[in-house]
Amino acid sequence: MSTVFKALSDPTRRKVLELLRQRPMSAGEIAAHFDVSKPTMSAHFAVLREADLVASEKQGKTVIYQIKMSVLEDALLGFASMFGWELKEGASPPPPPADKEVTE
Amino acid sequence: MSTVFKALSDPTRRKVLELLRQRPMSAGEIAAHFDVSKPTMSAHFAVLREADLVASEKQGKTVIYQIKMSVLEDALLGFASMFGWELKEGASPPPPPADKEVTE
DNA sequence: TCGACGATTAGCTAATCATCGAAATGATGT
DNA sequence: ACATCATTTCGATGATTAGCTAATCGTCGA
Repeated sequence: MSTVFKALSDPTRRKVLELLRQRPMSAGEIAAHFDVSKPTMSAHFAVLREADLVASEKQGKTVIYQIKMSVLEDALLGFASMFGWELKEGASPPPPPADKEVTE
Repeated sequence: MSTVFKALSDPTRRKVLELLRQRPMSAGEIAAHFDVSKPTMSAHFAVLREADLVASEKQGKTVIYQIKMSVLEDALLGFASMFGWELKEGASPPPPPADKEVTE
């Protein structure tokens, strides 16, 4: 749980997850959305992998990342339930996220 | 939002919030639940204050901390809504939390 | 005023983090 | 075999973090 929140404490990583909500993407495709070096992105991926928030699969020379929604949901739910909240499926289907800024 | 998740990424701080869910408490009363020095606890409080997750009020020589549920809720909700989730009032009223371990 | 008490600040160490450029790895195509 | 491309690993740097002890601040009661 700590590792999940730690992963979520960085705006770049939150936006990576937001991107992966649309569909699985290669490391390079994700990296193209950010203005940091590839090693830095790779490190962010490692943190997300460590938190088990993403799965990675090597396909030829690219690596495809995929979000693990259930892990994210369980962590959020596990914490929210401590405070008497439940996590409900939202009324609106997740809007196709246009390229957006992340809240600092 | 980053500051909130950062604050939540530490088990001690999560447990502090869990304690404060019962009722407002003094710094010392909270600290009594943990096996770290008071200065360390004070630093944790500072992080929680920085994230605006708690309010502090000086009463005589003690400082009373109070959780700011709405801030916690807004942060959680704000993030969850990116993934098509809503935060619902739980069916079960927050159980009087016995002294419990925090998930690492 | 003095001493005790609750809490924070100061000052330090060790560990972790985000970031980079350069180099290594691994797969593909010529 | 070789060049190329995608990604990760290595090594370094500066910033931040959690933790401690010792010192300080503010308040209360004797």
